[in-house]
Amino acid sequence: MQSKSDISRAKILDAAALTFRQKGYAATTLAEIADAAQMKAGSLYYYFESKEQLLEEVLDMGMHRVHEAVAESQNRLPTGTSHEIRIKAAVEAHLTMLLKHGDYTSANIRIFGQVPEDVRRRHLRLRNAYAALWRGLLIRAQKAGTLRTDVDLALIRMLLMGALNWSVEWYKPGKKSIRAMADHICLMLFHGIGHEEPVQSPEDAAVS
Amino acid sequence: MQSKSDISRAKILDAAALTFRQKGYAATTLAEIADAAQMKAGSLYYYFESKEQLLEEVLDMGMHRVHEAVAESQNRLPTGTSHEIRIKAAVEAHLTMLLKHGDYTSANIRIFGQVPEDVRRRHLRLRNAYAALWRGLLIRAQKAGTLRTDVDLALIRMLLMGALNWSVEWYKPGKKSIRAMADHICLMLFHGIGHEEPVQSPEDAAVS
DNA sequence: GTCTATATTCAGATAGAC
DNA sequence: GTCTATCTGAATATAGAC
Repeated sequence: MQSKSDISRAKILDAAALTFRQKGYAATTLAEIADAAQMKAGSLYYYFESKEQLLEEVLDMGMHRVHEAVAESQNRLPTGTSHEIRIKAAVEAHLTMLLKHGDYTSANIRIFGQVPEDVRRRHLRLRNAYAALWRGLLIRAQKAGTLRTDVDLALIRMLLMGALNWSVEWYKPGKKSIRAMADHICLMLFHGIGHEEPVQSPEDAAVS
Repeated sequence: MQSKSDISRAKILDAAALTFRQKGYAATTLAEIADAAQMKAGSLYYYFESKEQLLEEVLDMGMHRVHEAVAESQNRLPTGTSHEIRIKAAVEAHLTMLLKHGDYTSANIRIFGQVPEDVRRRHLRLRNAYAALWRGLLIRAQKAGTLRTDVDLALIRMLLMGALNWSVEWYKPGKKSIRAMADHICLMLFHGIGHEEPVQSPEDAAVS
């Protein structure tokens, strides 16, 4: 059961995430956030001590949500699921949070690089935890023989995150489904898009 | 021959690119830019009408430089060079401009998403021209049979740009050479990092 | 050309009415 | 809880000295 207070607080956070994502942190004014939340600027201080605290909460929620979504995508899969399927599920969960449900996550991705130093430092804990989730996913796949042993997994992880995260800069909903994007990314990741060698189909790989 | 005026102007632009890249556009003050250029804030107005005009010039130079570097990387290659080698050269040129010589280009990449609407609109011309360069590169490779015909090249291009551009967020010089990064990216792009099928070595592919 | 000084505008934050 | 009114500091931009 949500009190009026909880509802207003949530509306402010939603408005802040939306506006931060669109205009960046520094360029966003409290009046704009208040506008989007159908309030006046002064009223925000009933809920938040400062603009910076509002920022911190948006950042943390964005990272928390994508972390949870990806973890959940793994827990849904039966034990014994192939690593290729697991990674594809993680990719799809990350993209979905970023592009579909995710003003918080996309705000986090877009503005993190330009946030005050102390805020960034405090937020790193959550970022590192999320990175560890992916690191584990890739290492397990490599150990199981799904991934080549001669690749730098840390680099691959950063490249993959880049390919995914950059989509906030260009993705327009409706043009391409998120599922199709995830498929394409995993095709490239696992098999490459060069056509020299005949490529084993994903189905065959999954049951092998 | 550079007049004193030219030198000061260049110093201001350098300082602006550096500071915009580090802190973002809105969060950067003219006093900080002036500081980095060893001047006082008021003096900037001898050279630039406004902060926004300074921004536009930094953005344009950043895009111009990376465009030129990638075009040049292609012109250096003899006709008949394989498309795999061509694309790798383009990747390396893009990364080099972004990570090594490129406060202007990296500033462009980092802040473009959070720049005032009118500035963004005016800048799109240059962005589109650069995108066309890559589009051509990939389409020619596909037509020549170097790339699979069943992939969405527009999507691949965005994923690739994402993997490259995101490196401004994490790359620390000295840890990994840019050449090695380009190699790894092209390995993933062309052959994938799954290890089901034996992968043809890049050398073989180049002369085939 | 660059400085200092300052006008002006505006955003973050606070106080108190309702 | 939310508003209006206001304080305060800071940042863009200008003016004029040197």
